[in-house]
Amino acid sequence: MGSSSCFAEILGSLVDLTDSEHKALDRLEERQRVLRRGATLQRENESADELFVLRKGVMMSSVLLDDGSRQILRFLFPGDMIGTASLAYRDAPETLTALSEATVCPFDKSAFSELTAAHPRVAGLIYVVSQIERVALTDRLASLGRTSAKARVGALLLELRNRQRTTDKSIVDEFTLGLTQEEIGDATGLTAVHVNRMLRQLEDDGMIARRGGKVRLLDDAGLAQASNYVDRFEGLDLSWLPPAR
Amino acid sequence: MGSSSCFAEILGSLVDLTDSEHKALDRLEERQRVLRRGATLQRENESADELFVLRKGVMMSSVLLDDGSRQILRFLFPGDMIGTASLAYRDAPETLTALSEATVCPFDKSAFSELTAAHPRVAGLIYVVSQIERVALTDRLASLGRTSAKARVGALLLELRNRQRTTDKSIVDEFTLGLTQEEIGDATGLTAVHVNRMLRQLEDDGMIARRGGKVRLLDDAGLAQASNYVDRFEGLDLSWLPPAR
DNA sequence: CGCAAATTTGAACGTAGTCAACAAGTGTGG
DNA sequence: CCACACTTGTTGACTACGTTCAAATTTGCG
Repeated sequence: MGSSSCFAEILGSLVDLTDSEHKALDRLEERQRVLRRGATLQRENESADELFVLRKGVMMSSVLLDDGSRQILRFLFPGDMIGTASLAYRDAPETLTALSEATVCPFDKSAFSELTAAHPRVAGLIYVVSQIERVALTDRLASLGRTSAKARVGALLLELRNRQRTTDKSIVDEFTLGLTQEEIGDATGLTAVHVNRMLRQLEDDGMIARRGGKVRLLDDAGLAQASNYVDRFEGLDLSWLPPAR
Repeated sequence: MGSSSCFAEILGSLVDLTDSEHKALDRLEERQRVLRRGATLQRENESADELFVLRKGVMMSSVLLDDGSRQILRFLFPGDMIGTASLAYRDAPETLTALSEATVCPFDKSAFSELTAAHPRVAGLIYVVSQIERVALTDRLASLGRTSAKARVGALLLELRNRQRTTDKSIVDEFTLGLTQEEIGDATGLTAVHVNRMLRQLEDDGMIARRGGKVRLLDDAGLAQASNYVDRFEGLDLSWLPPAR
C-alpha cells in the first residue's frame, strides 16, 4: 500500500497515513517525465513554477559562482520533493540535474496549496521533512567549514551509501558512486585532483576499498567518527502533529 | 497594528494578514523570557520541546565538532522563529546562544500545531520563510565551499548589515558588528587570526572602514560582487498561497 | 586603575590548489 | 569489431592560501 506514491512512502515511514491522505498525495504523482543522465530539469535564475517528486534515479541541486566554479548543494533520491524553492521564489535559486536516468513527477503550486490546506497533518509532515533536510544542510556546512578534506570525502561517501540504502535494500556496504571525482569535489569544496588523493588515502587507511566505480566501506564506525557523520533520520519526535483528516 | 507580534511583522511584510490571523499569531508571543549576553537558550543534544520567537537582540545557532571546533550555522534577528528543529527532533541538533541581551517568546509545539491547522495560509507563509532560510543556508554553503577567505568575510559583513537594517531603519552603511573576530571565524570557517588579516585587507582595499567596533561599508556593490552576495528576501512569488481565514 | 578578553602582527608550517603529463575507461562511428 | 576521440582518473612537482604559534598591543569592564 502506498506504493503508488514515492513521496507518500517517505511520509508513511514517519506516521501511518489515512486513505484520504494517501489519495491526496497520489495526486502529486499523476504525471511523469523521464530525464536522461545529465539532463537539466531546472536552471538557476530561470523562471520555475513547478515542483516535482523524484520517483526514480539520482539527481543533484547545484549553483554556479561567477568565477565559473560550482557548488553542489544536495543530492536527491527517490521520494524527495524537489524544486520546493519555487514556493518562495519566482526564479529558481538552484539548478536541478539528473545524475542518472531519472523519473520525476511534476505538479504545480496550486496542487501543493490544496493538499496542505486540506490535510494539515500532511502539511506538518512536509514541514518536518524540510527541517530534517535543513539540519542535514547544516551538517554539510559544518563539514565544509570545520573539517579536513579527508573527513569531507568520508562524510559524503557515508551519506551517499545511506541514502542509496534506504531506496535499495540490497546495498550493505558496497555501492556504486555514480559520481565523477569532479562532482565529489564540487560537493565537498575540493578540487578533483585532491579528491582523488583523499580517496587513495582513505583506501590506504583501510577505510574503503574501490573496484571499478564501486566503493566498499570497510570501517563504517571509524568513518562516521572521523567525519562527524550523524544520521538525521533518527531521533525524531512527531507527537505534536495535528490530527489526520 | 501587528506591532504586538514580531513574527507577524515578518509575515505581514509578505502579505496582508487578516485580524483572525493576527490574533492567532499573537498567541505565540504571550510569554517572554530575557536572556543575558552569552546565555544559552538551548544546548546541542539536550532535549528541547519548545520553540521561540526572537523579539529583541541578536542570537546565533551553532554546533560543536568533537575536535572542539565550532561552526556557527546562522545568526538570528528579531522576528525569526527559532528552535524549529524541535518540530522534528527530540533532542536539539544545534545550540542557541544570545549574542546580545535578547528577549525570546517561548511557545510549545501544540501551539504551532493548532496555529497551522487553523490557518493554512499562515502555515504556507511559515513554509515560505523556511524556504528563504534554506536558500540563505545554501548561499553560505557555496561561500564556504567555493569562495576565498576575503569573500567569505565580505559576505558575512553584508548579511549582518542587511539583517540589522531591516530591524533598525536608522542603519545605512555603518553598523556595530557585535561579534568577536573569533565568532566571525567560526561563522566563515576561518581562524580568528586570518579573519583579522582579511578585515585589514578589506580596509586597505577601501571596501570597509573600521572605528571602534563599528564597521562602515564603503563599496556596497563591489563587496556584493566580490563575495557573491544575493538578497534572498527579493524576487518572491507567493501567489499560490491558500486563502486566508 | 588593573585585569582579562580581544585584536594585531610576524614567522614558519602545512593543507589543498595548480599545472602538467600520462593512463585508463567510455562511447561512437567507420 | 576495432580505431579514435573524449572524458575521467592518477600521479608528480611546485605554489599559495590559510593555519599555527608566539608575542605585543589595545580595548572593555569591574
